[in-house]
Amino acid sequence: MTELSKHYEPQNVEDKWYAHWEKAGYFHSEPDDRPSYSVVIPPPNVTGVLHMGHMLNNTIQDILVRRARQEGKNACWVPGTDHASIATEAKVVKWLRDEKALTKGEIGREKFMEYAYQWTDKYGGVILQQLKKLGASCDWDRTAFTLDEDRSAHVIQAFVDLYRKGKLYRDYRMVNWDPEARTVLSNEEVIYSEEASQLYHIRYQISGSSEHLTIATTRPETILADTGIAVHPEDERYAHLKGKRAIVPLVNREVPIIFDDYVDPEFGTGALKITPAHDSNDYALGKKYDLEVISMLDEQARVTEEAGLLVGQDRFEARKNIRELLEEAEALAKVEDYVNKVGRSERTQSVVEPRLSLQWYVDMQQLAAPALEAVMSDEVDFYPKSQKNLYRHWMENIKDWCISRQLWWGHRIPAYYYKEETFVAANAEEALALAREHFGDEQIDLEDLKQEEDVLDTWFSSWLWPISVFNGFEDKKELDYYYPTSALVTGWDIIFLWVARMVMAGYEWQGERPFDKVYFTGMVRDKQGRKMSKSLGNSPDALKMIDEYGADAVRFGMLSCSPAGGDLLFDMKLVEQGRNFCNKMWNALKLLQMWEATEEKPSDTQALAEQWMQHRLNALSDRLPGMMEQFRLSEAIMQLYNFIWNDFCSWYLEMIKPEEGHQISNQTYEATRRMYAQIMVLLHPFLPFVTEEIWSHLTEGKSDCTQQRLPEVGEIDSHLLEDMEQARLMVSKVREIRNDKGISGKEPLELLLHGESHRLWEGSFRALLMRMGGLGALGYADKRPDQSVSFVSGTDTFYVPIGEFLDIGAEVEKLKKDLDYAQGFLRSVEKKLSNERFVANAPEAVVEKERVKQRDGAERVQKIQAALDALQGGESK
RNA sequence: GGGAUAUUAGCUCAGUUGGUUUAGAGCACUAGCUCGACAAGCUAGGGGUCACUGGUUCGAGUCCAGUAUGUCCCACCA
Repeated sequence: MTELSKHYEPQNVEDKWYAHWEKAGYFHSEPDDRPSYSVVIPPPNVTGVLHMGHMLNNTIQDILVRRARQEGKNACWVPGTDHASIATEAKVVKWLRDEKALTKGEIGREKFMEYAYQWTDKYGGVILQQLKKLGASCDWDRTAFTLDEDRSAHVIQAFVDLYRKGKLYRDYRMVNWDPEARTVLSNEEVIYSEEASQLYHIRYQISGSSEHLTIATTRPETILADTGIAVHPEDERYAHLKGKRAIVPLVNREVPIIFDDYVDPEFGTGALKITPAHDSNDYALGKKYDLEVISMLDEQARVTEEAGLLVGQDRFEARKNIRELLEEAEALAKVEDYVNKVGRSERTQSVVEPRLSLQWYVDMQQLAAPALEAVMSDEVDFYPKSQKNLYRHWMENIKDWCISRQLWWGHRIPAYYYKEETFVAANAEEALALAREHFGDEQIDLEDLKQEEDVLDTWFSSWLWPISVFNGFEDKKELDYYYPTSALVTGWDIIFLWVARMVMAGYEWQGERPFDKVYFTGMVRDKQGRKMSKSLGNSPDALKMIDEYGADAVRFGMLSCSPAGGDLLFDMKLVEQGRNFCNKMWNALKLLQMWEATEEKPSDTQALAEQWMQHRLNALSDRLPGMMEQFRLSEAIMQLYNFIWNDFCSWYLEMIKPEEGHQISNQTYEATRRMYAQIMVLLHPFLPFVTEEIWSHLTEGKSDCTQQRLPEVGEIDSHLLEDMEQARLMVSKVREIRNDKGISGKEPLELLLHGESHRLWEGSFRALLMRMGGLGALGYADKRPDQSVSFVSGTDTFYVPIGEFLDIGAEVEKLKKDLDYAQGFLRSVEKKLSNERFVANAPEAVVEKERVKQRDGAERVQKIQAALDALQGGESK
C-alpha cells in the first residue's frame, strides 16, 4: 500500500480526476428512458473570467446535477457563453484602438466582425476551462454560444415570428443612450445611484422687462437647447408671469413660460427649465405644450452646431465651461452642492444620456400575462419565495422592451427596408420575395433592399436559451425530453433582465414554463458587506484560491455561508475550514489504511459501534433528501461536516481503534471501509474531488465515486441512537472531571452509579463506556464513596472517586449551581401546570409532556440536593 | 415618496404550520493536552432578557400592530 502524504494535497488530485471523468464521458447526456434532470448554465460573458459569483452559482448547479445523477436521473447540464454584445464590443473597440490604432469607422462592419471573432476566439471561452477547475460536471459536448449558428438561427426565427404576430414595432422616442458605446440601452441596463453634483441657479430675463426668473438645474450646459420655462400654476411668486416669455441666457432665445402642476414649487426655485431633446420629462412637457425640440448633443454626447456655443465639447467639459460664460453674463445666481440620482450604463459605466431616436420594441403586455400567472401560482417555483413580490411588481408595471442596439457584435436585425416599407424575414431572399409581392414588382433586386444596421439586445438571445440550447426549432426530440428544465440557479440581480424574459419566451414559443424551479443566490460580498467588484479590489482571485486551497475547499467556503437568497459575506476563513475538512477526511483514510485486519471476531465495543454508526448513517441519508429538495445546501453540507468530524472521526473511529500494536477484526475493518465509502457518496456532490480520491483508495480503484447511486436508507433504531447519546454524555462528563481536576487520561477512574441497575452498565455498552471514558471500573454504590465527585445525568446520580484531587469547596459550588438551574427549571414547569387554563386548553399530549418534565425535574432536584447533602455531611464528619 | 426584507452568542447563520428540557450550529474565544490519522489536531469549557414597545393566546424567538436600525427594489423630482 502506498504511503499517504501527511496532508491532503488537492493540487495532485483535482486535475487528474477531472480529466478522468471527462474522458469516461460521465457528464455526457443523451435522451433515454430515464427521467431527465436538466439545467442550463446562466451563460457567462464569452470574454469573462471566473469570479466569486460564478463560483457560487456554478457550485450550486453542480451539486444539484451530481445529486440528480446519484438519484438515477439522466442529468444534463448545458454549458455555454453569451456574446454580451455591448461589453464585448467595447473590449474589441478598445483592443483595436490600443493595439492596431484602428477605429470602427475606418474598417467597416465586415472587417470589424472578423476582428471581433478573432478576438473572442483568442480570449473567449477561458471561463469554461475555469469552470472545469471548479469541478463543474457540464456536458461539454453541448457547449453553446449565443452567437453560434444554431442559436443565431433561432434568434432570427423568434424575431420574425414576433413580427408576424404583431408584437414588434418601431418607434421614435426618448431612450437611454450610452454615449461611450454609442447605443441605446433598455431600462434594465441602466443603474441608478446617488452621486455628488451641483445645482446651478440660473437667471433668465423676462422678455420686455428688467425682471429675472431663476431656475435650478443640474445640467446647465443644456440651457442652450432650452425651449421653455415651467412653473406651478398655483405658485404665487410667478402668477404675474402668465403669458410672458423668458430669454435664455447666452443664446438669447425667447421661450414661453408655461404653467403646469408637474412642477414641484418646493424644489429649488420652483421654476424649471425645459429641454425637450435631453430629458424625458421635459420631452413630455414639450409635447404637451408644443415646444420646439432642439437637439444639441451628438451620439457621443458632444455639443453640436445647433447649440451655437461650446461646439464640439464633451457634455462634462461644456458643463464646466458654461459656468464661466454664465458668470460673465451675470446669469449665474448661485451654485450649491447637491446629491442626485445618476443613471449609468451597466456595461460601460458612462452616464446615460436621454436621447430621441428610432428603435425597435417588443410589445410586452401579452407576453407578460402568462408569465406572471406561472410564477404567482408556483408553476415556476421561486426559492426563496420573497422574490415573487419583486417579480410581480415588475411584471405588473412592465414597459415595452427596446431591443435594437447600435452595435455590430450581435444578431443583425432581419428587417429590410425598401422605399417606405419594412420587410422582416429570416434572410434577404425571403425579404425580397415579400417586397416583390407587396409592390407587385419583380424588378426589385437584392441591392435595392437595405437591411437594418442595428443588432439585437444580447438578452434577446439569452431569453431563448433554455429552448435554443436543445436546438428547439430543428428537431423536437431533444426539447421534448429535456424541456422544461429542472432548475435554474442565478442571482436575483438579473430577475428582470433574464429570468422573467425566459419565462415569457417559454410560454410564447413552447406554451410551457422553461424551468420547474428557480433558485436565487445572493450576491457575494466581502466581510464589510460590500459587493465584490474589480474596481474595489476586494474580490479574491478565484483561480488563485483554487490553486492554493483546492476546489473542494473553495466550494465548501462558498456553500457554508450561502443562505438562500440572502447575500453572503465571504470570508477566507471558511475556505480554510473547507481545506481543514478535506484534510480531516484524508487523515481518517490514513488511519484506516494503517490498520491490519485479522480473522478475529469484533469486540463487543466494535460490534456495538459498527451497528450504531450504520444507524446513524441511515438517519443522515434519510434527512438529506428533504434538505436538497428545499435547496438547504449549507445546512446539508454542515450536517455532513458534523457527521464526519464528530460522529465518524471523534467517536466511531475512537471506539473501534485497536490497541497499539494490535490488529483489527476483519469484519469491523470491512464494515468501516464500506461505511466510509458510503459517506463519500453522500458528500460527493458537494466536494467531488476529495471524495473521489478517498473513494478510490477505499475501493482500490475498482469503481468511481461519481458513478455511484445513493445508498438505500436502511433501518433506524432510535433506541440505539438514544442510548449512545446517553453513553456519550457520560463519557464527556468523566472527561470533564479529568480536565477540571487535571487527572491524566491514562489514570484509570471508577464510575459508580447510585443504585442497582442501569441498562448501559451491562452488555456491550459496558465495555464501550469503560474504553471511551478510560475507566478502570464501572460499578454501583448505595452512598457517596469517600473523596469522590458526583454528577446527576437524567435522573441518575453518578460518583467518580478522585482521591486527593477532590476540592470540596469547588464541588459544593458546582452542585449548588446545578441545583439552582434544576430548581429554576422545575419552577417554570410547575407554574405552567398550576395554570388551570393551560391544563384545560392545551392538548393532552402537551400537558402530559409537562407532567413528565415535572416528575423528572423534581427527581433531579432531589438527587442533586441529596448529593450536596452527602458531600457537605460527609466531609464535615 | 411607495414597497419588500431583515434584526437570535464576539462573527456568520439555523430555528420547518406557536407547545421535549429557562434557544441550536459553525467559526472565534478560554483552559488543558507532542495519547502512533490529523496542531490544518485532540479533550473540555464559558458565552444569548431572541432589536424595542404593546397586543392575541393556556402558552410567543415563532402570529399581529407600532417604533428604531440596516439592506434592497420601484418611482418623472429638475
